[in-house]
Amino acid sequence: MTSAEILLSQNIRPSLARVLIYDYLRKHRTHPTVDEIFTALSPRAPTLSKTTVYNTVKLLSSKGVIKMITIEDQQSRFDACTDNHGHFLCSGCGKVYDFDVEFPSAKIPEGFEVLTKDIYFTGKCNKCN
Amino acid sequence: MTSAEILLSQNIRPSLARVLIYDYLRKHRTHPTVDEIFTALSPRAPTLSKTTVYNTVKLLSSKGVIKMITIEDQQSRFDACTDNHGHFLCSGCGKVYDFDVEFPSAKIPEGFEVLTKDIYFTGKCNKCN
DNA sequence: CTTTGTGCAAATTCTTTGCACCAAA
DNA sequence: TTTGGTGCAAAGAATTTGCACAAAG
Repeated sequence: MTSAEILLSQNIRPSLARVLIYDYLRKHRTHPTVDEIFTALSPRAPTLSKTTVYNTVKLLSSKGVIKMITIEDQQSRFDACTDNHGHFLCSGCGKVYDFDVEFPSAKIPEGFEVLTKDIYFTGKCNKCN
Repeated sequence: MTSAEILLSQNIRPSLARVLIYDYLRKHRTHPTVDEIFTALSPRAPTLSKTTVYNTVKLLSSKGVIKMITIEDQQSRFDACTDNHGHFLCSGCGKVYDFDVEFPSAKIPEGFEVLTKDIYFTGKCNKCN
């Protein structure tokens, strides 16, 4: 499926900027920040603004098309892969790695509704260790 | 154990401000933000500054005495309980609840060293549902 | 005395908002 | 021709930094 088709299927109008940003996230599984997305796409799309990147990632994550990663305190990262998997932040190089993990079924109190689940590990990656 | 004793055992000098802040976190398991800690303690400690709260939570979490919670994108929260447990953020009222959960053992690649683990759920609590 | 902690104000960084213009249905 | 998208500049909020003073060993 193309990025435009996926957006359409979620009732998101596939504007040029949205497809560009979503496409970038699908092809670059580096969990980029808004700034990294903006910097990467700027050369190809000189009129793109950081506001549009903010607008777009906010829209896409509210629709569940992408996932916001808050593993760091300073800035948010984004991931086009919404399947359940863990995120590992290396405190040495700052890279965020994916890892496979079985999401535990916790005994949440009666009346609570769980909508999102995240598993975050931090430590040192093989290059920084 | 008193808060001062715990701080001392981790080679942290138990200054008045540090004990006050750590004590507050131990007694209030509400996962407060820096601002909430500062506002709560200000009446009792009129000379306390927000900078000192920032300095202290940074120091204590770097030493592993408290845990930083980055479940929200806007601001960090802090928890004096460092035992493994999950955090649930209600998108309705903004409250962060603790819950029991067995932390899964993920197959992290060779050479990776895991130092911290966090499990974050979001959704609606029983009052907001 | 010498190191460490505190606190004010300013600076920095990330994110949001207001508003005008542009593009698409 | 009306709604929705984009982008600039300004505002806002959380956090950090520089520096001077205070306190503790």
